[in-house]
Amino acid sequence: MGETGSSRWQRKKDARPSEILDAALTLFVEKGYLATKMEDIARAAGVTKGTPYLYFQNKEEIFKAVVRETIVARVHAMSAQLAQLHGIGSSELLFLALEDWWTHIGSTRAAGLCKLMAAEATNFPDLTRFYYDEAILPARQLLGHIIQRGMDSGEFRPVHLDYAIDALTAPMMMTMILSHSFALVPGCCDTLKDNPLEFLKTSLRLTLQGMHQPAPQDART
Amino acid sequence: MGETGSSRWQRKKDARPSEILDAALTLFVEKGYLATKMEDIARAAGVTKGTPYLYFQNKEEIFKAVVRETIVARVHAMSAQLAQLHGIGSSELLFLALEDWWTHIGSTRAAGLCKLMAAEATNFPDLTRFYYDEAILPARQLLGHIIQRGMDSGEFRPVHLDYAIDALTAPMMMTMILSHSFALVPGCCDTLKDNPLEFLKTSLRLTLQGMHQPAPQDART
DNA sequence: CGCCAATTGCTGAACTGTGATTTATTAATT
DNA sequence: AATTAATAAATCACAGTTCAGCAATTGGCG
Repeated sequence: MGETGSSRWQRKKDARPSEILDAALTLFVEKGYLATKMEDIARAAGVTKGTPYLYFQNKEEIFKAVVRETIVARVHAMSAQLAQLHGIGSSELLFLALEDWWTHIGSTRAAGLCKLMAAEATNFPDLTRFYYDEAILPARQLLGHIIQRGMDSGEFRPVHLDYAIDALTAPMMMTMILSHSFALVPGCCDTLKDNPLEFLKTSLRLTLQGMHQPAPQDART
Repeated sequence: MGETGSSRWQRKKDARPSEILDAALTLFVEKGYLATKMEDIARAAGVTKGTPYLYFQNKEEIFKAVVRETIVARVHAMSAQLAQLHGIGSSELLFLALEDWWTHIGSTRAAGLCKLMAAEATNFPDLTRFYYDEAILPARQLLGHIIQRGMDSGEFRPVHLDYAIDALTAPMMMTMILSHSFALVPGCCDTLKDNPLEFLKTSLRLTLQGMHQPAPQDART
């Protein structure tokens, strides 16, 4: 089962796809979509140029598969999980969602994919539409449900759903983007590098203050 | 002085550089650095492939020139301007800075350059270092001065300077990035599209609450 | 068990298109 | 007519994709 030093290569029909996707994920995150070369993916997966084309139609399909395996699958898992929790306040639920997101997306390579999409969205409308439909929309619906639940129960004051989602979402996007761009430059963006999760919790706490029932003087957000 | 329909082209030694830079700015913002082709820049400037090379060494130098003409020049202008204002509270000064920034950067094509840098920083370390030295650092120093001033006068409680700068800066970066990526996809990120400046002012107000002297129970930010 | 032939996963060279840069040539200007 | 801005063709390198051939595996047969 170990590596046979003798043979020049091995046949691994079953393992190849996931190996290729794993290599692709790492490279997409590191270099972006356009700058990632098919041959780099192949080499990182331990195969040669042609092999990825035996398992995927082209570069675009590889990217979609990567997004499905990471972001999309995770959003579905979170939806299923959070749907089961009853008897918990919506604020608490949002904190749980934040921590879950941080564990499975924010602090992982998947976050790099989100940054990639923000970076290259305008150049690849097809991919962007795919990502919007499969990742962004479900994620927003998940958050929307929680917020709606809080408004129905009287825990939250009435707010515009999309605005609230944006407000809750912005710090997360910010963190993902900075940690995969300037934060890689020494000496830049030290707050977020030090303890991103603390930063995110503080932001969430702040935003929730504005959403809770005993409304402050300023009604906006 | 107008367009002569007869001749196939005109000689415009003086006007070319700025025409080329203007075209380059638009294209860099629209497509990003890597995806912008030299020939696209040339055509958009009304010349052919070779012409830009008569005025600039290469693509990288064109990009640097664009950044200098927009971001760098504007940061210097803001520094000079704000240094002259006395007898104004530091909070007010920050609001003025925000509005000035919004007028001259946030709402202009220059914002697209900031998004571009966040998007492609890791692929072009030379450009990133340039941008960091010429744009980010001076901008952070500008903000740092204002905050320090507020702490010295007792208007702000003592805060970690870099943390405070990050906190003030994050919503601006967020706005620039979103408005040049997903916001271009119909139906996405409607908050920021509706009225970004209002969103930014609200964020600033919020952050300043945490910085003002009568400290709240939670000391973080 | 061990050898051989069919199967097929994989390779690597070839094809094709693209894009940054150079340069010989053309023509607007003086 | 001289100057030189600008063109347009050529160069060179790279990267997505294809494909003819090679070799690791497999399964049957002795």
